Amino acid sequence: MKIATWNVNSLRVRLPHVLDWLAANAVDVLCLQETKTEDAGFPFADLQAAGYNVVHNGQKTYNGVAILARAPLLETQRDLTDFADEQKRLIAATVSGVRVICAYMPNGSEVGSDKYAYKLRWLAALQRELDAALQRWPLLVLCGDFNIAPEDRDVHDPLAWRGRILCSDPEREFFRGFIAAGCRDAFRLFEQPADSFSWWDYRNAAFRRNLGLRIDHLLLSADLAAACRECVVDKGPRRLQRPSDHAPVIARLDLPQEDA
DNA sequence: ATGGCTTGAGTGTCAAGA
Repeated sequence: MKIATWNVNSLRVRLPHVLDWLAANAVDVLCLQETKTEDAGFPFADLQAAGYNVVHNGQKTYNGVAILARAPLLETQRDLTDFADEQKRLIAATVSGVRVICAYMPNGSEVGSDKYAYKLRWLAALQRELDAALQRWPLLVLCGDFNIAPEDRDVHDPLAWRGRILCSDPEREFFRGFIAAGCRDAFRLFEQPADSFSWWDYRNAAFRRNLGLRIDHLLLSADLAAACRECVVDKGPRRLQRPSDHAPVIARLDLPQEDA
């Protein structure tokens, strides 16, 4: 099973990139964040024509998450279980026996702001959700745009970013909590090039200069981590005209009996 | 450089992202 996560920053704008990418990359599951549309504007037909089943949890203008899968999507869940939230940031489903949780975690704006407090509350609720889900599904992936750079090596200029949004200690502590719950960071299961990132600011030629952050992640339960053979960032789509500011991250899993 | 782009909303020019 190949599973990928990609913050597309508006699916309506990025649909051609997503369709081209799916045609070139035979992934079994693709998790999308920032679709920025309600169901009415969501391109279900185009994605189904490309061979994917689709579930979406969307809203107007902001946020919005979706899971695409070649196999049936079962036991779909929308939103966090015990956190009242008008923002559509989470969707989960079971695919070929693997529980897939797709999340667009809050940005937080600025350390100490109201949005930062919301981010920390949201992450605490996700921690509870993850703990419960791991009890039920031994094969689990939590993936998406975490809006957390877990370590200094995930930041192009750690000194400049120290303590700031996406890098603050409380945010990183939540990321470590997800790991402590029994997950592994798929990307760090393997040797990786230095300065590997998944997001680059649109401004100031940040992509060309590789001034990025690694904030898009796939966390795998222990049993899934044991089956993971590769995890890479695909910078290709970031080079296209009108790109998303995020690149897709892909993990390849060797599952014992795959019925995709 | 507390924003150098980009998006959605909607027709002015914001809010929000990271």
